[in-house]
Amino acid sequence: MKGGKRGHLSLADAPDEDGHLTGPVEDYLKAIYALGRGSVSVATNDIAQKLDLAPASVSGMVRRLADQGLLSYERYRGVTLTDVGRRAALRTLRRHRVIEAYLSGALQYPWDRVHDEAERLEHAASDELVNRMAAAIGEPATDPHGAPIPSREGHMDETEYLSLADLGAGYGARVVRVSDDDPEMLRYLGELQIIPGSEIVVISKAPYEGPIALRVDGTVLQIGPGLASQVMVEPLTDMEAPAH
Amino acid sequence: MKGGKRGHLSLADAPDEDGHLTGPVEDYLKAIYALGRGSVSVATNDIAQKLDLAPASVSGMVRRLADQGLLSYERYRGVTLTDVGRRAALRTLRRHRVIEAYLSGALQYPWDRVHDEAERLEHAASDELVNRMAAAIGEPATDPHGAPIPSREGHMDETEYLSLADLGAGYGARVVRVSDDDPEMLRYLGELQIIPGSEIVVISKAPYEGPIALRVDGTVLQIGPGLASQVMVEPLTDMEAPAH
DNA sequence: CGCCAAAGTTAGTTTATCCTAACTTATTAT
DNA sequence: ATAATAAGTTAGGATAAACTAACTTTGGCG
Repeated sequence: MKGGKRGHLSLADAPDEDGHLTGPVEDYLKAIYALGRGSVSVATNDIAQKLDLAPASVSGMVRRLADQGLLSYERYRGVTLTDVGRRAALRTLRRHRVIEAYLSGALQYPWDRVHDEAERLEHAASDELVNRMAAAIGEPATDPHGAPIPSREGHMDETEYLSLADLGAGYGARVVRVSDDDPEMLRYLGELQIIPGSEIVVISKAPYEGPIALRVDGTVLQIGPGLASQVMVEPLTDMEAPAH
Repeated sequence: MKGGKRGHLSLADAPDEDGHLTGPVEDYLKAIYALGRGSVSVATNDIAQKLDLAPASVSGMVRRLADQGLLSYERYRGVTLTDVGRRAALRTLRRHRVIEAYLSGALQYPWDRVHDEAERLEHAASDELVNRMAAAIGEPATDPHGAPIPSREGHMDETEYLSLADLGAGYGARVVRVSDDDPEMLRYLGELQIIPGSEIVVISKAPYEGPIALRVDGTVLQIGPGLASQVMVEPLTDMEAPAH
């Protein structure tokens, strides 16, 4: 009785008859989830861009995914995940992020290399393995880049954060999350100590998309607005703002 | 300059131009290696049986593998791995066995479930991951079933052992290795403490393929010759034979 | 309100892997 | 030595996922 009517289903509930989605299918679902936050309609061209595929390939695949009930699709109108598709996407996302957290926490992988490895392992690891990995590192709530890990039941914190580029001069904030798919950028952010948990104060922002001056860990440094927009932060109340 | 003329090549040297073999190709090479100990010629039907495929599928695949230089093939005459193919097979075997050992040693996987998980992960894990796993559990020489792990450089202990079925009554032996692909059998062997490292004495063997009486861990038990043939042992000299 | 660019789709191929059915080669037993 | 059987192959087809090239919708702008 897989994935019955409604109620308490776990992510392990199989989304197709034989309980297995192919790697490419999981990648499509993940991309669609990421682009549409799980509910908004998503343009096929955006999927193609995200997955680095020709748009025509996406048209073909989304038709098949719709036939399998993983998403709903109207020609020329974009695509929306069904409940089943969303659950499958979240399961893959959980696998991906647990694997990242495990590689980092248990095998000393540097944070700029966990993404690519997880991208392959997420399609091969069983739920049991993923759950054991999560247990072994204390059931973390986020991956090494600060992205929230969906629970076994398929819930995920969807809080939206401000980017560092949107923070006004003079404000303090704690880094919550950075985008995870550019290893070079991650190494650079790591050098600057701009990592989840760090406290940051925006000292000044030059006009016309100019450099942003920050204090991180007592050090003053400057970054461009492009990089700053990749860093999600939670503003600090004055009470807990770091001294300056 | 990948895998040049000869000399010190590591298993990481790519066997095809773009450095990646597909999952099915790795499975064929592993099967051919297992059936031919890496050098003997192997019958296509045996490959088909081992991989649970139709014989015709194997004919098609071995032709392609021969074109890629992974094996040499003469129609109706069976198949032999080339040096490149053997190295690729050993790399997959190393991945498989390191992963098994890691799952067992670091994540408390029961030994009857590591095989299936490793069967999928071996195609997705990078060399770096496999090497980190091996390091994390102290570079073990064997997997949880006692199978030797090829070194990073592609060397593997090929010692042949006696099976428990071939051991004469009255002899003592240490279990070296058991076959790894039947979870139910592994659970049973585990219950009986017939695991690598255990010391065993053959008390008696009933004639006509009858049951074999053993002392394991001070307990006397009987097993059939079919099961006994799946257990590889190293006879003990009398000096170190366990008391009886 | 009709036209054009952008977005999206269909048509037709390609590659990898598998299948079944029918055929060929090799081996073995009389 | 040959005929039956076992082993292995070719032929032809299916499916999944990708591509390029050519076509169709959509939606915004003058």
